[in-house]
Amino acid sequence: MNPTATTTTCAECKLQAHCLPAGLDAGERDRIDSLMSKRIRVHRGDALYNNGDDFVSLYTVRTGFFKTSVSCDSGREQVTGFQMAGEILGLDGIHTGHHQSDAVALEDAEVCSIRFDRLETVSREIPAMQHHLHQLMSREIVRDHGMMLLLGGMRAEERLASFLLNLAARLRTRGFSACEFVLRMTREEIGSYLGLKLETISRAFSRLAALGIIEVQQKHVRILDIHQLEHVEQEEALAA
Amino acid sequence: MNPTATTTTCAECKLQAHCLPAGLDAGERDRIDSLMSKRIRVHRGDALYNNGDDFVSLYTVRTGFFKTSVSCDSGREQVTGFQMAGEILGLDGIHTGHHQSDAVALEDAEVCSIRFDRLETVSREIPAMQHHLHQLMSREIVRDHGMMLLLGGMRAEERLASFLLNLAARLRTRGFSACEFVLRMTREEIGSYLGLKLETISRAFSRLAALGIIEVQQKHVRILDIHQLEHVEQEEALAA
DNA sequence: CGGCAAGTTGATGACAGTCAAGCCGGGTGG
DNA sequence: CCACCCGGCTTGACTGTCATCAACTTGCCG
Repeated sequence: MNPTATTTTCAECKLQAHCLPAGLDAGERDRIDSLMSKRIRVHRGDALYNNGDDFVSLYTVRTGFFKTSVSCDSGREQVTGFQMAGEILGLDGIHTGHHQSDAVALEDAEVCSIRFDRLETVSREIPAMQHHLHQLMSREIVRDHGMMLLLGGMRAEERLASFLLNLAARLRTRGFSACEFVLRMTREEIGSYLGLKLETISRAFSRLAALGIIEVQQKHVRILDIHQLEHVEQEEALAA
Repeated sequence: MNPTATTTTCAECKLQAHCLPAGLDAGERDRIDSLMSKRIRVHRGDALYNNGDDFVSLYTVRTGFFKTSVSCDSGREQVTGFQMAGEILGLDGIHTGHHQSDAVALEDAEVCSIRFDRLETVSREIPAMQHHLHQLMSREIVRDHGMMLLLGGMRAEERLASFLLNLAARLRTRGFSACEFVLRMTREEIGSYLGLKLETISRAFSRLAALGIIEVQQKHVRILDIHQLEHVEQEEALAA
């Protein structure tokens, strides 16, 4: 069905440049291939792993779309990220040897699993691989700090604007249209991610649409004026 | 002045158990000692590094207290963490080779600097060291996800309560009193960290004090009822 | 075609932000 | 040694943004 799903090695995979092997030479890449223990299919709505599961492998998304979330004892759930093709899942499990979050497929998906103990072994042999792994983990930390900035102070429309811009940028690097796309998640999931309620997300969409910055029809979004979207704070002042 | 400031090796350092060498055997620890290029003094209010600086080393706090923060173009600043003895600074620099945040001393401090390229070299030789580094980075990711949960949905008093509990726990593992301590940061810095304004922090302190859960006198805090502090959500319902 | 999940929109209210005034405490200089 | 000053903190009154509750619409899938 999906052609990329039939390739079996990183060397043949179109996602190479955005995935774990990014920046490695051919020989090094072949070593990674040797790590890929297996490919796993996850159906829409199913979990790749859950909080508390033993941590064995990292996963790279091959096709499909995931959300990761943490929850506290009082039942509140916080979506911590959305992952698309080429992105890594499972880094939170390294700390204690148990996953500290849930990873759920938002559409039928396929991931490559990489045993972490073997990845460490290969990292010891290939400095580029080692450094690359460290960069990946550091990137996740930097990304999380950006989310803290967003959650700590931004208003609803700013949050949504930066969410859309982030999504657009990630789609663009994968060769998809950056200004027109289909959301894979519900308003409630976006709200959980951005620290808002679903009604507020809905209203923020409507408002950005009314300002002529985007067009929204349910899950279909088109960015009409990316420059204005990047300056939503000012636009808000302008509208007042 | 400070006795720990005169020791020169990890083996002699009292912080061993809470610092980078935690969990390593004596031989491995000696390898870490070989990494410690130098010790750096940072005066209260001075930066250990700033956003954009070249990333060369990680730092472990020896004495003193730091805050790290990121800021966006519109000038808003978000404190991303407070670091005390034994904790690591600088992980955000690995990704791009440039620090992505500021690290400022909240009181006169001393840190050990560890050249990251050398740490990677040693990691390749000592699997335990390698895994330990990965655990450290993963812990930072897990911590950040916890902050996202806090920033995403908690009310002011819950945020302050979990901040105080976290501080208490970290002080306890270092042998300090967990129920009585002096805050090293201002209300404004706490507010930035917790996504609130300083007035709200002040009110939250007053309210927790009025409920008999804590005692506050400026920067001096005493936890009177740690169990109640852990259940502030319920207490709030109770008070209504 | 029916049923249900997801999304929109409106009315109202709560919580934290803003603005403002005053207090406390520590350090400095007369 | 005291008075002053200034940063940090507290408290009050009012406002604004987002949450909540509720009614209704849309669109999808069996």
